[in-house]
Amino acid sequence: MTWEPSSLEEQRLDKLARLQEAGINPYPLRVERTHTSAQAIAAFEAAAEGETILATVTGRLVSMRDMGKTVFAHVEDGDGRIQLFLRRNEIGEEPHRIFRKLLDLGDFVQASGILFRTRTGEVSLRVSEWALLSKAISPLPVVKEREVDGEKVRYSAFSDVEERYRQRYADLAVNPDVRAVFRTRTKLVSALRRFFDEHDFLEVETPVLQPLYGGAAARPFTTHHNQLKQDLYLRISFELYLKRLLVGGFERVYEIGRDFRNEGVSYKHNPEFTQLEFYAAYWDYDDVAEFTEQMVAYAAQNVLGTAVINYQGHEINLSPPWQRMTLRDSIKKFAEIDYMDYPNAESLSVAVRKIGGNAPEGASWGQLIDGLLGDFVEPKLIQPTFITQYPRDISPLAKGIPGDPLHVERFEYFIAGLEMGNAFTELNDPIDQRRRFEALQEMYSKNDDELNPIDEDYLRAMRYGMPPNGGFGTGVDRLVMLFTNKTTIREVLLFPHLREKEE
RNA sequence: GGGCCAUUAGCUCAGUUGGCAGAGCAGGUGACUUUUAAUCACUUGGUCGGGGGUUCGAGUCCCUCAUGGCCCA
Repeated sequence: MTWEPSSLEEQRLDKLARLQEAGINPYPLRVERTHTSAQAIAAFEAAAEGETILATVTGRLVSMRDMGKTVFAHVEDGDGRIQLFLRRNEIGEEPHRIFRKLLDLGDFVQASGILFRTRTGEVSLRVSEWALLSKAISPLPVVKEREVDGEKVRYSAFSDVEERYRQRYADLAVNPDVRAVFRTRTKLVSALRRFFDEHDFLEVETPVLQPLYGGAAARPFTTHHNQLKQDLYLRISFELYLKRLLVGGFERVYEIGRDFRNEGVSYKHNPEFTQLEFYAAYWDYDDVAEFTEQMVAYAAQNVLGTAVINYQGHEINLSPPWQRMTLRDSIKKFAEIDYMDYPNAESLSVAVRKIGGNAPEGASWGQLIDGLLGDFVEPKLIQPTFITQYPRDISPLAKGIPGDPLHVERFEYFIAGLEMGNAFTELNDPIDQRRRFEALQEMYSKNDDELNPIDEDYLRAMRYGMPPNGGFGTGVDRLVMLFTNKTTIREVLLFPHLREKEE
């Protein structure tokens, strides 16, 4: 993709040349700033009547109203906007002419002067000197809004979804609400960290490049180390490494980082996404559930100032305690079928098809039940809900329920009809763990897509003794969607993955 | 993977039965010394997503490819 200047860009290149002819460096090295826009306005508001306040502000030119001998313009910085007011007889003919004729929306400028209030009441900077900080060659999309009865009315916009994602820099530059989404995202992640830190968890970093992958049922990305002549995988979960750390003597660990899954892309899946996992020695899955509901409510309180959020028209109360229901009861309730009446995959798949559910060829008993959960239960779980006690055959890392050979101590939690996270009382019996891995290999042998290699090193770690523990994983992106009222993961990823476009 | 929809100026969008490609904003020129969607006058700007076909004639109909969106798997 090589750049061919458009006619608008040609005009700006011409202005660039004229600026240089006038002795102006369009990309200077040094900048002066005494106030951000918000600081300048606050300083003026706080000043005594008649007090003179000098300020130098910097930012991007976002509007210009040229009235001939007077020019009004707004500059936007990281804190907001402030209006500049330039009069020809105050700044001189040449600086006034150049500002009007050779600057464009999108340029970064520095402006100095005294603060005052215009006739319409807006705190503004009466510019005595200005400097160009960076000339913009390509025009940003123009966004104009006006407040009408407190509502923002848009007169033009940059709203094409594809272009917004492909040129996120432009999206961010012109759409302040998009910037707000990502501020919320960052606040959420810090709130989560704070919560873990306050509860004596140790934040750790484990390998992204792994010789074996595991901890989830997903296809990995493969890569290669040239010097070592070794194939490596990008991690699909953190689980097996974090639990090795419990063997090592850390009692509570967590990691927030990137997972990679080589699977379909959808409104809730991106090939790379941010995962949060934690493991706590001596906890079981009930302890984990209590901690989870506290964690989410804490994050909402800290980030949004309330635990009652509005998502797509639903009022959702994140305050503990959340509803708890076994998987079996939830399927009885929403799919009106008791899977315990169908003890094997053959009979269950017939029953699932009869009620219009999905029963792919070769699906195991547990996978069929998981399908029922996804099709019939998940969309109904608007208020936060723990679904507990999962089939053993799809939960190879969880401890069994005493006296129940078919289920394990596992929960998933759901909010707004979305699966948000997954947790278990973690299996710490190395003999049983080996059998589970082997059973899994058996089950997936027809369909090697999701075949997990047996991680012998993990089993060795477990043989040294792993404390009983509870573990948890959640998709941070989905929490961000919930907190920002967005329906697609792409709206909460700065640079979502898009297919390459030929140009 | 399948179905439906979309792709027209820098941005947001119209475009009738197949008959001269349009508007608003942005841009340019001019007027205007307190405007804020500034206003007023004039004005530039197009590979109608790419390729192929039907037709006297295609933005419009057909095929195909690309990208995106929604729904389904």
